Amino acid sequence: MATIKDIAERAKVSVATVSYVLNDTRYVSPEKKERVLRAIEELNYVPNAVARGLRVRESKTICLVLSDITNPFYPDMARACEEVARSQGYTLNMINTNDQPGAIEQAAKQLREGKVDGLIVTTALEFDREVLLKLSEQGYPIVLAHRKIEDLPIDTIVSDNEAGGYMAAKHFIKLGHRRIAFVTGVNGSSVNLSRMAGYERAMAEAGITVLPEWLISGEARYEPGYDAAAALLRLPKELRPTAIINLSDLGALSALDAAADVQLRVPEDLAVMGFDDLFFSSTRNIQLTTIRISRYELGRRAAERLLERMNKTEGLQKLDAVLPVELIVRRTCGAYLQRPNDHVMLYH
Amino acid sequence: MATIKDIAERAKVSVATVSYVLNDTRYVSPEKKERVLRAIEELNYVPNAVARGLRVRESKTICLVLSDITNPFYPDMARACEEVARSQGYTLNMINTNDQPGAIEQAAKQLREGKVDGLIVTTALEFDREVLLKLSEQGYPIVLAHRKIEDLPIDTIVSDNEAGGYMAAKHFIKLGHRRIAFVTGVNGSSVNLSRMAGYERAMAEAGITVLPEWLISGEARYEPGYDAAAALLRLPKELRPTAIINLSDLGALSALDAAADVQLRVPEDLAVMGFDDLFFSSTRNIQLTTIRISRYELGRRAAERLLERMNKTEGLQKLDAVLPVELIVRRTCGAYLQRPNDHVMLYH
DNA sequence: GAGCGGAATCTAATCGATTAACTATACGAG
DNA sequence: CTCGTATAGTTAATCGATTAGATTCCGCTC
Repeated sequence: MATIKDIAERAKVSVATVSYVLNDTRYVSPEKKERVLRAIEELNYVPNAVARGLRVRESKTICLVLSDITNPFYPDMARACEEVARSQGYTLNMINTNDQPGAIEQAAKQLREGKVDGLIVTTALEFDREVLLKLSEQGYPIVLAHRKIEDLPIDTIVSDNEAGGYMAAKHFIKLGHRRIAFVTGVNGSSVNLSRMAGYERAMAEAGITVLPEWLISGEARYEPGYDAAAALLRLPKELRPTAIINLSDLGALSALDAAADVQLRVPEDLAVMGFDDLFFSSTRNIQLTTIRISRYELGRRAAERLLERMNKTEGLQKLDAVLPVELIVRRTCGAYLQRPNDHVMLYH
Repeated sequence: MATIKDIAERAKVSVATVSYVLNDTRYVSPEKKERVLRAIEELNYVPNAVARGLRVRESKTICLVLSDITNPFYPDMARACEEVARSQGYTLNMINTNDQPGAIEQAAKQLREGKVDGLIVTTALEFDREVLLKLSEQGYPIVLAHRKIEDLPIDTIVSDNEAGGYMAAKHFIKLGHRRIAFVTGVNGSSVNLSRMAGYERAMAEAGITVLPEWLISGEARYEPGYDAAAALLRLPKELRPTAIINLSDLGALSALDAAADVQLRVPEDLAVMGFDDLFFSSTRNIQLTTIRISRYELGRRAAERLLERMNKTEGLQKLDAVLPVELIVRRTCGAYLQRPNDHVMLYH
């Protein structure tokens, strides 16, 4: 592999001149510039990013921390981050944490080692607080996306999950339901807490007491979601929910299956709603009513903010962005049984 | 940030000694070792990976090249690659190419810049041949996964797509279908060609002439798949397929929707089969018959092979692995109409 | 023609690690 | 007592870029 020295020799100039041509940082006479460019061409030279990175102390890489790329929630975010990164000359790398305590250390290490210049963290949980705080105090650029942690001086971009939870429950209440269950997701995640809070607010407003049996964990995944729904449907008739809200479309999908498996019709016997509007939710055989959130937008804004912060350190206030969510009415909530005409209801 | 020099000073040893302790590359007396370790502890020192990378010329990073992480085919592969990489001290980065000509250059650049040590390419198309060949001749470690390119001296891991195509068509033929359509995917991809070849072999064996109308492009995505299926269903009754095989479950899903939209029942009026066994295919509302391929395994083996090649350059033959595929019989092929009892049929 | 200023280019230090080669010391054999 | 050798540690070159500061060169003025 040719190095800058080889180019300098071949072009009969100093390495400094080559560097100036490469980066366009000083005037170089046309003749020498020409010679340098030809040498680069002839030797097929590509500057070594590692050497450059050592000198200027940046890796031109950012890291996306997510819990599991096989959860269909994340690919859109990952996609957005990668596109933004690439468009600005950065590369993206990825860590799956599975929401394990301590996994954030992996990312912290990459930061401290100089392998990456900044972090987009979508997995923030309370136990990550200390690490994130310390990193941010040390000046490492970090953006939290999707999940937030309160009272941390770190830029944050989330969806309006509280509103989502509220809209979900409110919608069912309007349709006449009173026994509405909420299948929760990852314990302690702000997404979970906010959506639940919204649900509880709507229930309280309607004067409905939420039974503890109706709050049940589904981990935002298929199998646990199935078990949660199955458990709800085994409740004695007078407690059994007539509507289930699942924190994730993935879980809601499993609720549909659980219902089918005990010969309940959706939406006649059981109404179901999910969150996120994953791609399968709109297909004819599913038609899941859901709270849509803008995953791509979440990723895009997070990545853009991160790069912004990396390139001008001073003069930026802490960002606290909240993206709107949208209720998408489809088959599984049974709204069509009453009013067949409104497909999309925008509460926000 | 503390450097190795700071540690050396504080521990009153030379930087070399610190390095030997760090890497355990030479005997260091217990007293000095102790002092070094304490200094590391006290200063919270983390060795700079970029400096190390420059010196030993490796980045401890590999790059996964895929066409689009939002296509549910890829996350499992990505996941597998990341896990294998992480378990061996590597990080993974990701490029989405959208199957654009020239996108492979992005990856090649990262290799030549020294940002990554090796490539897992899942997007190989004929137009990438030259670049890949040159890179591999220059000694860069590369593994092709999922898609292959013929006659390239590069390790390759694919599924048995020909067998998959054959099994798919054969299954329908056995069920009595004769007008069987095949909705193709990305033009020129080996996956596409092999699956199609298998289909054609089965058709030929059964003495059925494949009409050109039955071969139609769906790009392995939802919307184009829908259009393709819709077009097939608009064919005059005597040409119209009674069964559709789609190169991807994503496309097959859209075929179900297209059928529903023209009031055709699946599987009674139209049988449908997909490929890949994506996660939604097994849910009660879908129950898509499909050819399962091991995406995680594909990613895992590719990553393991890549790392193997990176760590011992000599003595490795070219690898040409073919992973078996499996026919998963569910609702949409209509097999249950005839024989309700066998869920999984293993042809391979 | 000495002196000055500015433009173009070069020299060399630097980033933070690794590692080959060297030095100092101790010990044992002859 | 000398010599050889093994051991523990150090010095300094190196990886391939960037960049501050020095140098060279040229034209212009007085």
